[in-house]
Amino acid sequence: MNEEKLNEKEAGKPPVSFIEQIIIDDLKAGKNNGRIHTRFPPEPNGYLHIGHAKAICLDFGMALKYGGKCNLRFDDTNPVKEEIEYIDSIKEDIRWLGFDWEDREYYASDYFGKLFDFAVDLIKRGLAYVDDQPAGVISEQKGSPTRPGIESPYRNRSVEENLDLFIRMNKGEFEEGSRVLRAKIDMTSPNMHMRDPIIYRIIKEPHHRTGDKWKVYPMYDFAHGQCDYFEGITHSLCTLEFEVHRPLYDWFIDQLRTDEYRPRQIEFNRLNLTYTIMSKRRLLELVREGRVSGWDDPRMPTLCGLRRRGYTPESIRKFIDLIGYTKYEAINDVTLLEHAVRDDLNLRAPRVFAVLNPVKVIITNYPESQTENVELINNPEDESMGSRKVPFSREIYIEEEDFMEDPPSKFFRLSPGKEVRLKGAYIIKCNGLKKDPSTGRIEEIYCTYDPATKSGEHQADRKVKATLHWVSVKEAVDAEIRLYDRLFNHEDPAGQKDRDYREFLNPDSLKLLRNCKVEPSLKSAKPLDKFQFQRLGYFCVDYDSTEGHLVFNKTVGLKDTWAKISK
RNA sequence: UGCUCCGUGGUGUAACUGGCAACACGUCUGACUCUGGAUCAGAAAAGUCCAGGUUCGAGCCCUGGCGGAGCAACCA
Repeated sequence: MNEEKLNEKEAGKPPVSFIEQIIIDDLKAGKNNGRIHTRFPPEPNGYLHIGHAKAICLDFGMALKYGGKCNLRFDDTNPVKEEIEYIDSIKEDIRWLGFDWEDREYYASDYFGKLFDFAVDLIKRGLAYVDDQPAGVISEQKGSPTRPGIESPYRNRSVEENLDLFIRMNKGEFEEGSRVLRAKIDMTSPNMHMRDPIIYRIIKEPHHRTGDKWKVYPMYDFAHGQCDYFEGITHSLCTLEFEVHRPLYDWFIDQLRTDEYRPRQIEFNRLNLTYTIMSKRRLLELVREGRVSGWDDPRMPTLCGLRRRGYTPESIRKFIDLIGYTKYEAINDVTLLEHAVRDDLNLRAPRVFAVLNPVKVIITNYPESQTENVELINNPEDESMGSRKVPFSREIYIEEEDFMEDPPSKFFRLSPGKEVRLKGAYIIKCNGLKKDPSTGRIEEIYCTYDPATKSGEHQADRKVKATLHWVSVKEAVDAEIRLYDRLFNHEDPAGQKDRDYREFLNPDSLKLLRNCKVEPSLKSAKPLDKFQFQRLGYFCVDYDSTEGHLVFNKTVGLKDTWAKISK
C-alpha cells in the first residue's frame, strides 16, 4: 500500500465511480485541451423522474466538480411524441434539484439544418441512400441478432438520384413511410445498429419549435452524437441500453470530425427502485387512466411528485450519491431513499404536535377554565431553531394508538392505572374511561395530572416509560392528512411475466384522514413547508392546503420500533 | 443460439499497476433519551457465480463453463 492510498483512506475520501475515474484520467492526459463538457438530454415527452435525477446529478455534478460545463439539450427529434408543456416542467425540476445550465439551453432541433447538411454530405460521399421500401420489408431484410441482413435493392442508387430524392422527401413530395434515408454501413454486421440504420424519416406533423419547415426528421442515432459534437461535448453520459449504439455513435463522429476532438459516449446503470415503476410510458398510463391524481401525485417517482410528497433536493442528491454509478443493472431498495429523506429532514424539520386519530383525554384535577402556554423546543438537533409556546388545558387529544385498555407487557404508553409524560407538560395517570356502549369504542379517557411534574421544573424528572404528544382541544386546528404507502405491493411490478404491472397497484397506497387535530402554530403553514409531527413522521403541506383547511402529506414515517415489537 | 455488457454479505457500492475483502442501508444487542425518533457502543452477516491455471500470494490476470441483462421501433 503506497502513501497516497494511505492518505486517501485516512482522509475518508469517498470512492469515485468508474466514470469519474475516466474524467480524472482524461484531465490528467490533457485530452480535449483539458475541457470537461457534459450535457443532459431529456426528450420532452414526459415529466422527469428520480431516474433522470441520477443522470442529472452525474452530468451536472461532474461538470461542477471538474470545472466544466453542462448543457441542457432537449432531444426533440420526433414531433409526434413531444409537447411543449413538458419543457417547462423539465426546466423547473432541474433547477429545483439544484443545477444550473446558465445560458446553454439547446434543442436538437437547433441543429436540424446542420444535420440535414451532414446527411447530404454523406449522400455525396456515397455513405447514405434513399430506400423506397416499406417498413416491413426493410425490417425483414435487416435480419435478426442471429441472422445477418441482406442489402436493399436501392442500396446502390446514384448519388444524384439519392440527392434528388432526399431533397424532395423534405419538400413533402412523398408520403410518410414511403421512403427513408439510410446510412450505408454493413448489412452483415453482428451489431444490428450498424445494418444500414435509418437516419431520416418523413414526418408531416408540425414540430413544436420549427413548425412545418421540415418534412424529414433525423433519428436519435443520427442526431445525438452529432449534437454532442456541435456543442463540443467531451463526455456523453447515458444509460446502459445505449451500449450497442456506441459503434454507430463513433461511426458518425468519424465521418464528421476534422481534428483530434471527439465526444465520447460512456454508459452507466440506470436507476431501478423496488416497489416502483420508472418507465415514462407506464407513468403516463397511470396519469391518463386516473390511477393517480397526476404527474405530481405524491406517490409518483417523478421529481414533482417527490417534491409534493415532501422530499428535499438535498435528500435526493444524497440518495443518488449513495447508490453510485456502475455497469451492473442493480435494483435499489426504496428504504434507502426513505432513509435519505429522514436523515435530511431530521436536521431541518421543526417538530410539532399533530394527532392523526384523536381521542379525548380529560384531566379531571386540572382547573376547568385554565390554559397555560408550555414551551417546546423546535428542533433538538438544531438549537438555533428556537422554541415555541403551545397551549395546554384540561381537555386534550392524544393518539388513539397511544392508549390500550388491555396492554401487552411491552406496551408502555397510556393504560388504566399507568402514568405517561405529556411532552412539554405534565405526567398524567389514567384512572378511568368512557366507552360507547353500542360500539365499544373509547370516547373519553380520564386522567389526573401531577402539578409538580411540569417540564423543566425541579421535581419534574421522575421517570416514566413513555412520552406522548398531544393537542389542546380548545385550541386544536383541524387538518386533513394524507397518508401514503408504496404505490405497488410487489418489489418489481413491471418485471412479472404475464402479469400487468397494474395488478400490483397497492389499494392502500393513499389513506385520507379528515379528522386530525394539529397545534395552533400550524395554522399559517404554507404549501411545501415541512414538519416532523412528533413521534409520527415527516409531513409536508400540500398545494391543496389553505388557511381554513390545512392539508398535509406524509413524506415518510419515523423509524418505528414499536411497530416491529407489536408484530 | 450471434454480438455487447455484467456477476463481491439481504440490498447498493469499495478494494490504486495482484498484498489481512471495506463502507452505507437493513437486521440484532446494549447505553442514553421528556420523540419506542435522533445519538452512541457493539454484533451477526460475503470468502468475491463455478472449475481449472499463472503466482510466494488472485475479487483483481489467463482459460473454460454457468447465470443475468441489452440489441431485430420510420422511439429515445
